[in-house]
This record gives sequence, C-alpha cells and structure tokens, in this order.
Amino acid sequence: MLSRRELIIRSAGKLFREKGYAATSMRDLAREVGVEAPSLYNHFSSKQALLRDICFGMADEFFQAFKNAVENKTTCTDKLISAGKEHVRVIYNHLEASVVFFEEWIFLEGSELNRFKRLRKNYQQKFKALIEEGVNCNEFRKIDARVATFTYLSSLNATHELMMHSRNINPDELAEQIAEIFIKGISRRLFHH
Amino acid sequence: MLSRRELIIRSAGKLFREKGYAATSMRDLAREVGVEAPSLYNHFSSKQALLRDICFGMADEFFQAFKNAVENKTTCTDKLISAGKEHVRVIYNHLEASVVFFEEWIFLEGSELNRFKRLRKNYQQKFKALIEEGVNCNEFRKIDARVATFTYLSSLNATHELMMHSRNINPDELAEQIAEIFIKGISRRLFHH
DNA sequence: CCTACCGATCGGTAGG
DNA sequence: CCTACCGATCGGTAGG
Repeated sequence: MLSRRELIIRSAGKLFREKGYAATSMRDLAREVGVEAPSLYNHFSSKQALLRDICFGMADEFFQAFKNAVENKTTCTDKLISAGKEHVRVIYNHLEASVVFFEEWIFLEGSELNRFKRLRKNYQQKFKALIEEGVNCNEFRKIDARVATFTYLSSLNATHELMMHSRNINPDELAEQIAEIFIKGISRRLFHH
Repeated sequence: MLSRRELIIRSAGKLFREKGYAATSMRDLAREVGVEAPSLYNHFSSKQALLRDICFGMADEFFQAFKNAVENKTTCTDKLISAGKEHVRVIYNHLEASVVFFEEWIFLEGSELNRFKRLRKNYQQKFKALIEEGVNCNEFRKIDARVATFTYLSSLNATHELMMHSRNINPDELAEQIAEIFIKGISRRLFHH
C-alpha cells in the first residue's frame, strides 16, 4: 500500500518527467492524485519541496547502490562494471524519478541547488577515482580520467531512454554491454571473458 | 553585425538553456534583448516559434556536419571518428542552442514535435548504420548496434557540459578521446595509431 | 480534505 | 518600437 505522501511524490515524478518541473502545475498534480490542489499542501509545504524530495531521494539511491557495488570487488575493472550495473538498476527501478534527477534538478533553489551539485560531483568523483586507480596500477591505459568518467556515466545515464521505450529490456544485460565497450576501450590488453 | 532577429534567437537560446523553455518568460527575453515584451512579436509570432527555429536550426547543423564528416572517408572507423568530431564541433560552436536542442525540444507542440522526433531518429540512424556496416564487414565485433549507438552519441552529447565549464577546451581533442575509447571498445583488434 | 480566494505573472493583442 | 491592457493560470493561504 502506497501512503498518500508516497502517491503524491510518485505522481509528481511522473509529471515532472513528462512536462518538466516548471510546466507542471500543482493543479495538474492534484488531478493526477485525485484531490483538489490545496489539499496537496497538507503533505508538502511547496512544489519546491516535492522536487527536493525526489532529487535527494534519488541521490541516496545512487550512493547506496555504488557502495553495494564495489564491496567484495578487487580490480578496478570489476568495480567499474559492478558500479555501472547497479547504477543502471537504480534507473530501471525509478524510471520517472531518475529523469527528474538528471534533468529537473536545475529548478532546485538556493542552498539546495548547491548541495545537490556537490552530491552530484561527489558521485562522479567516485567513478573518476576508480578510473584513476586503474590507470595508476596499469589496469587501464593512459587516458584522461575526467573525459573517461563523463563518457562512461553519460552512456549509463542514457539507458533511461532505452528502458523507457521498452520496459521488458534487461537492465543488467544493457549495463553489461555498455561496460564491456567502455572497459575494452580503456584497457591496456584485449579483454577476455 | 547581428540582425535584431538573430539577437533575439541567441538571447532565447541563452535563456532557454539557463532556465528552461517553460520557465523563461517573454518579459525575461525582452529584458535580455533590451526592448519591451510586445516588441518581440514584430520578429517572431510566438514563444513557440522561437523554440522551433532553434531546434530545427540545430538539426540542420548536425545533418550538414555529418554529411561533411563522412565524405572522402572509407572505413567505418574513420567515418565514425570524423562524424564524432564534427558532432562535437557543432556543439562547441552553438553551446547554448545545442542544449536547447538536447533538452528543451520536448516543449515543441503538435506536428512539430513529431517532425522533430523523426529528424532525431533519422540522425541516430545514420550513426547506427555505420556501426552495423562495421559489424558486417568485420571491422567491429558482434555488438548490439542500438546500444552502441546510444553509448557513442550520449558520450558525444555530454561534451557540452565539459565545454560549458571550460571554454578553452579543444573540441577536436575531446571528440578524439571519446572516439578512441568507443572505437577501441567495439573493435575486433587492438587499435594502432 | 474542501471551497473560496489572493496577488503575481503569464503569452499575447490593440492601437498607434 | 511603445503603452495599455486582456483573460487565463500560477503557487499558495484562510478558514472550516
């Protein structure tokens, strides 16, 4: 059973993804939920608070997923593959909210915007550190870690478009294909399975 | 010298990127241009018409760039590298408008939205065809061309974020690094320069 | 959770 | 290119 609060936040995620944060009115959201607009304010103090909950909730998911991904893994290659898989699985499990996380966070206001940017940078940094470590220990060739991080993460993030159009896609296989291209692309040797 | 029309469209591109289409008002745009809001309607029939011009103008740029990129190239590898470079150069030359092209096209209305989606699909298809051809002639290994296309294009598109933050980046080098990772990642053999 | 309503702002038009 | 202005819609509040 979904609590009312949970229902509102999911509906907001759906609408923010479909029409964008700015173009979604509280009346649109109320209609989707099945109440009158002012009733929403019994659960959330503002439209901004809804966006905040979605964006930072997703940030938590991604950080948790990364942590689970890298434990019990030894090589940078394995860590990067696993982190990629977990990352895509989070997107798959939250197809609407993840788009809000990727594209609507710019509507966060004031200090929350800065806090969000820091979290995002921090997350990217975790991937970058793995790539740098792999370069240092000769697992990967000498590449620009910043560019490689962007390459990998943007490919992983783009999976939401693929998965949105065909829900019966397997997120694990998808992540594996992307990871294989990327890892092969930065490896010193040919890649054997 | 920029015509008034050109100035308006550039200002619109800047604001649409910064705040999004829906959150940018014609009054915001008028202030940026230095006129009163109603004066804008002497140059454009509506806010929607501005978005239309930016989105389809950028589509033209990308198609033209692709055409230039592949002529006089023989292998799929060379074509993909060259197309990647030209793609990134278009982004570099139109840093604001390209973000509108990537993220604000969802606010296109009615038949224009469908026309835009078709163009976009068509452009992706050109990359996909190169990858499929490369697989067929054994230049690349047996990969899912759809996934590979998304991987490559999303990495190339992400360069706008990198270039926005440091304008003195070299778009050619950036594209080359991404292309090298990607081509190596899908190649049958090790890649030699 | 609702009805009634607020001040602000929106895209756009009329008329000059 | 401007001033004056339109009807519609916005996020949110008061009060019950």
